[in-house]
Amino acid sequence: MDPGLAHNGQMSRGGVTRKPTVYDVAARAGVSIATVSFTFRQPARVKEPTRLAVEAAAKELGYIPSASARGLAGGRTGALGLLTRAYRPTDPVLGDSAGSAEDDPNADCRLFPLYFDEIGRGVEEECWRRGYAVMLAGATNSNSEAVLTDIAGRVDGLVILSGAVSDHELERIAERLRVVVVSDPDLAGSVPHVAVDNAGGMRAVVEHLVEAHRLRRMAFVGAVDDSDRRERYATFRSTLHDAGLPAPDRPIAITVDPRARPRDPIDRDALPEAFVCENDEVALGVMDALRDLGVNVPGEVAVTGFDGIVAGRLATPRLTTARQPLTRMGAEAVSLLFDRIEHPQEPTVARYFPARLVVRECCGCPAA
Amino acid sequence: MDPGLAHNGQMSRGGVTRKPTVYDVAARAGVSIATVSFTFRQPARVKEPTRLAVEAAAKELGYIPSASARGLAGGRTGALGLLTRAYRPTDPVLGDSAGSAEDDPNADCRLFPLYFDEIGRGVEEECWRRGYAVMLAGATNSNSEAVLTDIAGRVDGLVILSGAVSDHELERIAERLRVVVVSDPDLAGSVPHVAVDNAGGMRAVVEHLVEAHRLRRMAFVGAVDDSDRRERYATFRSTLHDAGLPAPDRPIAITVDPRARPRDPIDRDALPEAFVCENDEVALGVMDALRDLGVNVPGEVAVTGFDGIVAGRLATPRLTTARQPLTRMGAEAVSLLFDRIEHPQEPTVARYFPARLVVRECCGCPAA
DNA sequence: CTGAAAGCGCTAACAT
DNA sequence: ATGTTAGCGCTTTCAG
Repeated sequence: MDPGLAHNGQMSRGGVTRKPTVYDVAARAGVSIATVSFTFRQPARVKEPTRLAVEAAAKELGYIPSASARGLAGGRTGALGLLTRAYRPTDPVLGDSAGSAEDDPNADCRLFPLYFDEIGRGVEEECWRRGYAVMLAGATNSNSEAVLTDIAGRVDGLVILSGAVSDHELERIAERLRVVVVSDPDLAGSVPHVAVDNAGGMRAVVEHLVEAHRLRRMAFVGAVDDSDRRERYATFRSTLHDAGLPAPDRPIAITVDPRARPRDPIDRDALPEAFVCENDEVALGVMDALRDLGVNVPGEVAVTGFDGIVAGRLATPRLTTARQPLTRMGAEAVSLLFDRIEHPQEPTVARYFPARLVVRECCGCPAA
Repeated sequence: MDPGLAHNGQMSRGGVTRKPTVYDVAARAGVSIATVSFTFRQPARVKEPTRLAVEAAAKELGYIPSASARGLAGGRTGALGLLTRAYRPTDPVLGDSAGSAEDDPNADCRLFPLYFDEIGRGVEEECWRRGYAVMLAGATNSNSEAVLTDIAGRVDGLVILSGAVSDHELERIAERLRVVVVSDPDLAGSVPHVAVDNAGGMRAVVEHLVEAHRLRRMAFVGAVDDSDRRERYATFRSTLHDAGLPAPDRPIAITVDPRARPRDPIDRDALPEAFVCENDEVALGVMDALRDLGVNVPGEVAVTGFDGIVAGRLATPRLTTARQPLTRMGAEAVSLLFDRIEHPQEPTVARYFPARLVVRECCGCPAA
């Protein structure tokens, strides 16, 4: 056919510039579309002058290869996905209630960055290092299935942060797509994952409270509803037990608000010596509640967290916590994904990272 | 043909489960592939029982629509791109030298989140709200063109953060793809963008120094090499001039290291009364340098920044700065992009946001 | 309301 | 070393 109208009759027609394709580049360079493709994907297969001609033509035309076409033809997209839970509900029913955070530069730091933002950074860096693009999706409770399916169709592999989707959906998707989960040992054995040593971190926190501060009566604050939290709670109890100290029968319940405050009212007159919290967000909520009650931290009661998010460093007094190597964990998740892509038959793996005790003022230690 | 081997002879063959396609779903539901497509894209066009049958078949098969195929057929990808500069070079030649930051939880806060992380968050949230996926790409100096082309082929529109690519590359891509730039008024008029009111923010900072602290001799620290910085420097000078005060002939040069320290040596014996820095990162670098020299901030000299990143809030003393509404700016960039997608013929727009003075200890104000 | 069929732009055999 | 060609999985007229 007339090369000027090749394939879709664009460019030359009218004033409207349609996106140039391999056909246009091929026509312009006087070669076939295969040669154009080779020029970009396997330059070694093309003779120097031909390659230069194609590159020149592509440049002149402003040619941008279509990732959709490449993905379809090649069977892979060249992108990895990162599925997190959205910061706040985007459900139109719930609306956007936290819109004013921007007005208070300090308030913003409470919600961003959270631990999964730091994991995300590790994921991004490792993907870029390997020449992959990163596709981001954020799920809310109401749309997680649709979001999951959508992103699954866009990528060669998926890093899923714990809590973004239900275990059921997760297992379902894991059958169809290479997946690595960050921070949920619940599915250990069935889905590859990277996780933190919850037991080691929690033990370090409690032992610090016991040994450095001689604290004895401690309460655990948090929802014990997934394996990470269960592990932390269990270790909290066992560490206390090993030290010959009493452990409370049950944890103090919390709400699910990002700036969580304890749901069980705190009794001003029956305070423990320490509130050991499941994570930093909860700990910050507890500190708020205590401040409202006029309770001095760490004077009257110590507070500890878990994760090591930025907001804990920002709090007054600064939060003592067990820090996860979040960025490194994100990067490792990506590595695991690539291992799986290259060796699909290998058994499911898990990688654990240590949590490091970070001593700050909230436990009663002096300010640095 | 035999529907059992439809299209690519998968599923039924061997033990290997190939990805189910519309053909498989159609065969299973006893309908045509068009009906499968309609079921998901235009449910209203399909009779209830048919729709349910298709949905059931899809669920049983674990069908995941291929975004590549959809993109190719539909002419749009359903994803928006966000192009930033990578945190650290991923160039193999330069290597990865900052790898130990993870070991110091505080050091990490110096590099993350930076201002573009907060913009990114706004971009993500707005995209998700509109049902779009976000594609992330990070460019280094050495690979920006390849990264740009790659991501451009993957998305329907692109948010580009200032500094991620050269103006030349930017203009080139803007001809082929809907683009919105964040923070670079250099291309005002030719490319849609959102930016901050540099003049207003800088004036507020300098006037605070002049009026609240009676400071007179000030130095500006920063590389004056893009329009944002030029604006800030120009306003620094004009504000001083308007106040009848002397302005230095030239800014103090800095290095490009993320923890920038002034390249011009600071003269311990000829300090100005204030170092007004182009942004927070530079200001933190200056504070480090002053600490090394044994200079007290703000006792001997005041220091101010610009942007309002988290690390400035974390510094000791805490950094006085002009805060940009970064998250909101990111969201607005996405809105602009959608406006452009819906009304391609509209003229190029620009949106400016105010920068708010955030007074903290570095200027000499008492701690809150 | 549903089916048939024509591409979307590219890759990768297979030919030459 | 380069050209020809057959799909990749889906959307979307156009018929029926």
